[in-house]
Amino acid sequence: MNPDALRGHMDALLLSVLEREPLHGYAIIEALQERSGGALSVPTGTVYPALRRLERIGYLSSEWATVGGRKRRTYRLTDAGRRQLEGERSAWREFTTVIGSVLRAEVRTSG
Amino acid sequence: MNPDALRGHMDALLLSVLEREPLHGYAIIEALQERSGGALSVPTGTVYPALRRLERIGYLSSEWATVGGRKRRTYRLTDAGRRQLEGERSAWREFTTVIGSVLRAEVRTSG
DNA sequence: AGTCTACATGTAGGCTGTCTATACGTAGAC
DNA sequence: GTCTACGTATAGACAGCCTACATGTAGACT
Repeated sequence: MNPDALRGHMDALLLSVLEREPLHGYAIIEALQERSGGALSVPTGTVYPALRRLERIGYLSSEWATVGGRKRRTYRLTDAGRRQLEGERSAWREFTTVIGSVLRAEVRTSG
Repeated sequence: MNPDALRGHMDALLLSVLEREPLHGYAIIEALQERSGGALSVPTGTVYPALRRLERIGYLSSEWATVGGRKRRTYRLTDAGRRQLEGERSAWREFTTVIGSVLRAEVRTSG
């Protein structure tokens, strides 16, 4: 998967995996991999800064926890984040429709 | 439409509108707008550099023409470009499948 | 004791492609 | 003489995803 293709869709992915339950960064990466059938291997250098950005914007909130001697920062959707996810979903639908309409260059038979 | 979302898909769009017939930059912009139902307004500062890049790579070739006193640089798909377009199309299908599978967070009812 | 893997978070800096803004020029309408 | 459509092009800003690296715990295995 071309990394550049993810541009502008990362937020939707992150918000989406956090929709059902709060998760920490590492678990988010695993969830993305699992949900995508192994196709998405998002590096930590992408995920952690993105999560911080989303928290700064106000779509996520986080808190530290210690589980099995390891520290986790667990992120959860805020109300604003939940609304944003809805926006991301409709933006995604529009996006695929628009690009698809250009790419589906049906060969019109003249006549 | 969020500009960042186009990242990594511009090539597919450009190659696609050139599939049926050679076009010059200005006409390409119009074709994108038309095919997308008005949703795509790609600025010249995006299209012209992208076309040059695609020519440099070898997916397009170009030649100058003068029509009605105005100079046009007309681009056409090379054989490599045509093959690349096929690749872009299947990449697009995979992309939408993968992202879609993550975004379609079906709410599984327990049981 | 030492090594390895899985778990877990984080930053610095690079890369690159899209965008904004600007420049230049022709043709035709008004 | 001004405006709009047509037509190409570049410089520099911007932003986000990536690579590479740093740091640390826990548990298994040798």
